[in-house]
Amino acid sequence: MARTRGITIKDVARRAGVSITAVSHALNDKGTLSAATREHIRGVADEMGYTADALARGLRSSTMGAVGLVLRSLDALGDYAPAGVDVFERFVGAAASQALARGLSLMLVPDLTRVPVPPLTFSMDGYIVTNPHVDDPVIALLEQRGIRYVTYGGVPGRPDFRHWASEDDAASARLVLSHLQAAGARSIALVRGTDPNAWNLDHQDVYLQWCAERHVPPRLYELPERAGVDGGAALAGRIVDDGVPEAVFCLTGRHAAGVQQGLMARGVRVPEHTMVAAGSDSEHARNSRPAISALELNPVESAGALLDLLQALIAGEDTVAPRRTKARFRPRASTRRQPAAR
Amino acid sequence: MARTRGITIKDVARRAGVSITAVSHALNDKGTLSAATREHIRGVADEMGYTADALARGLRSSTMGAVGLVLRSLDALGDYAPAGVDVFERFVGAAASQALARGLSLMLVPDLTRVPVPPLTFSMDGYIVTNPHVDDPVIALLEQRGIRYVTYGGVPGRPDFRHWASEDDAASARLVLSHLQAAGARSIALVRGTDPNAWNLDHQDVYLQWCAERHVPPRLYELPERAGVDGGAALAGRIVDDGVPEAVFCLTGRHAAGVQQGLMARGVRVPEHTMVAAGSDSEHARNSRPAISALELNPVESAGALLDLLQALIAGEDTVAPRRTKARFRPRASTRRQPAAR
DNA sequence: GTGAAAGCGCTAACAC
DNA sequence: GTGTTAGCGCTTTCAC
Repeated sequence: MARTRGITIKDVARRAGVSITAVSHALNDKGTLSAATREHIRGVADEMGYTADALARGLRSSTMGAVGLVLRSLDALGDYAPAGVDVFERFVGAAASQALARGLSLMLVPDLTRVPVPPLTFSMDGYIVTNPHVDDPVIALLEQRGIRYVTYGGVPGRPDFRHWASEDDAASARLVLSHLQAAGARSIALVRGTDPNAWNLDHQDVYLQWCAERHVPPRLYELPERAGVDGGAALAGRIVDDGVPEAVFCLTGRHAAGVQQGLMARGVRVPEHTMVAAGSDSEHARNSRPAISALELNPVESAGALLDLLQALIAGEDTVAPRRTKARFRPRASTRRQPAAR
Repeated sequence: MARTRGITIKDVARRAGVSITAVSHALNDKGTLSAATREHIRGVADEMGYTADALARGLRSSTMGAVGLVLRSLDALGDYAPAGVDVFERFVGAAASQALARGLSLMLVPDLTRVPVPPLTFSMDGYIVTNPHVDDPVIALLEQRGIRYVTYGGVPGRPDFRHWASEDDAASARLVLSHLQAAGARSIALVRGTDPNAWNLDHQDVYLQWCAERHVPPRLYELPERAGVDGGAALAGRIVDDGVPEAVFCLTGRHAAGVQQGLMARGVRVPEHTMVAAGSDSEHARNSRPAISALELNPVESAGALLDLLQALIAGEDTVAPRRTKARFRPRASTRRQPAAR
C-alpha cells in the first residue's frame, strides 16, 4: 500500500481536453499529433508536475529506466561493507551518479542467486555485474532470463563476450612490472587472489608471459581475497622461505600491505631488500610504512563506460565493443630506491 | 523492451488446474482456500520457478519490496565517489546487505529534487534519507507525495519526528570532550560543518552546553564539508591567530586532518601544544601523523535499525521510536600525552 | 490528426 | 471453497 496515487495520465488528458492516447503520444514523441497539440499537452503536463508511473509503463513492456548492480567481488568477500576495498566502494558511488546523469535508477542487488531474490530483480532493464567468475551463476541466470548485462572486467572463459569495460589490465600489469624492472628487479613474484575472475586471470597471463620473455622462472602465489592483510602477512613467510625475490607484485592493496608487513617482520627491508607494489590502490597501500606503490583504478570512468554500453544494448544496438579505461601508477616509497642502492 | 516475459500467474493456474485467483491467494496467504489446494498450488509454482512480477503486483497497489536511499550528505558534497568519507561508503554497503537480508531491493537515488527524477523514484515502498537538512526539500517532497521515510540522524527543527536512527551523537560528543578534558584540555575549540543537519547541530548544542557548564567561552568554527583537508589547513591559521586552544574537536575526519596539518605547519605541535580529535573516523584521521583520535561510527548497525523502522512503517505501525546505536572512541596519538607533559 | 479500446500481470471485490 | 471480473496506469494498435 505504499504506492503514491499521484497525477495520472487521465488527469492530464482531462485538463488538456484530449484523450489519454494524445497525452501518451505527446510525451513520448510517438504517433502523429499536430505540433500545436503536442506543445499544449506538454505544457499542461509540466504545469501539473506529471511523471509517468514507471510501474505501469514497465508493465506495458516498455523500459523501466532502472538498472541493477551486482557486486560479485563483494559477494565473494561475504561482506558488503569491508574496509580498504576502495575501488568497489567508489564504484558504487560512481555508478549511482553516472546512472542519475543518464536518467536511470540504480538498484543494488547483492547476490542474484541467493533465494529469495528481491522482487524487482527480474524487472530491471539490464545489469552491471562486477568481476564475474568463470562459470558465474549470476551470468548464467541473467542469460537464462534473457536480461541484458555488461560486466566490469571481462567474463573469463568467454573471449567472445564483448559487453564489458574495465581498466586495461594487461597494459597496467606491464606498467607495474616495467617500473619494478627499471628499479632494478629481475625476479618478481606475483600474489594474486583466488577468485577466478578476469582481473586475477589476466594479470597472471601477463605476468607469466613477461617471465617467459625474460627467461626468468615465474613465482606465483595465490591467496584468497578474504584473507586480507593477515593472509598477506602469513604468506610473507612462504615467500621468504622460497628465497626473497627482488620485488613482490600483489594484486590487492590489502595483500600488499600484509605481505610487506610480514616481510619486514622477518627482517626483509622494503624497498632496500625487496620492493612491493599493489595492483589496486587502497587505504592499506597508501598508508603502509613505507607507502606502497600502486595502480589507481578508474571506477568513475569505468562506470560511465559501462552505463553507455548498457544503454546501447538496451536500445538494441549489438555492435558494442569493450571499453578500456586508464589506470594510473602511483609510485611510492616501497619501490623507490636510492640511486646509491642500485 | 527489456522486460522478461517469463512464467505468469496464468501459466501456473493452467498447470495447477485452478483459477488465477486461487494461485494469487495461495501464494499470498489470502482468501479461503483448502489447505490441500494451497499446498498443491505452491508445489506447482515452485516447480515452475514462478516469481510474481513485481511491477504488476506494485501496480495493483501492493508493495514493491524495494526501498530508496538518498545520501544527502553526498548531495551536498557534490561528489558521489569522494575519498575519505568512509562512513557513507560503508553505509551504502551496509544498507544494501541489510536490505537483502530482509528480502528488499535497495535503490540509490542521488538527489530526489533534481529533474528529471529517475523513473522508479516514486514507486518505492519507502526511503532512507541520510542526514537531512533543516527544511530539507527531499523531506518535503516525500511528505508531499505521501511516501514513508526514515532518516539517518534526526530531522533538525522537527523534534516531533521520530522515525530515525543514528549513533547517539550527544553521548559521543561528551565522550570526546571528556577524553580531551581528562588529557588536560580546558579550552576546546569545535570545528563543525556548514550543512544544517542534526549531526552538526546536535554536536554544537552539546558543545555549547559543555562550555557553559564549565564557564569557559566557546570557540566555534564553521567550515563547509566540501572544503575538506585543504579547508582545514587554512582554518588552522585562524585558529592560531585566535590563540591556540588546548584541543580542537573537528566533526569530520578530513577537517581534522587538515587542521592538524595546518597547526603543525605553523609550529604548533600535536599532541604536545594542542590535541586534535575527529567526530567521524576516516582514512585521513587514521593516517595522519600523528594519528588522530576519532569516533568510529556504526553504519552497519544503524542501517539495520533504519530498515527495521522502515519496514514497521510500511507495515502500518506508527509507534516507531528513534533508535540509537553506539559509536566507539578510538584514542590515537593526537590526544595521547606523555605523563611528563601534563 | 485524433481517440476508443485492448491488454501487460496481478490483486481484491464479489458472485457462485 | 472457488472462480469471474473489474480495474491499477500506461502504451499501442486500429478505427475514425
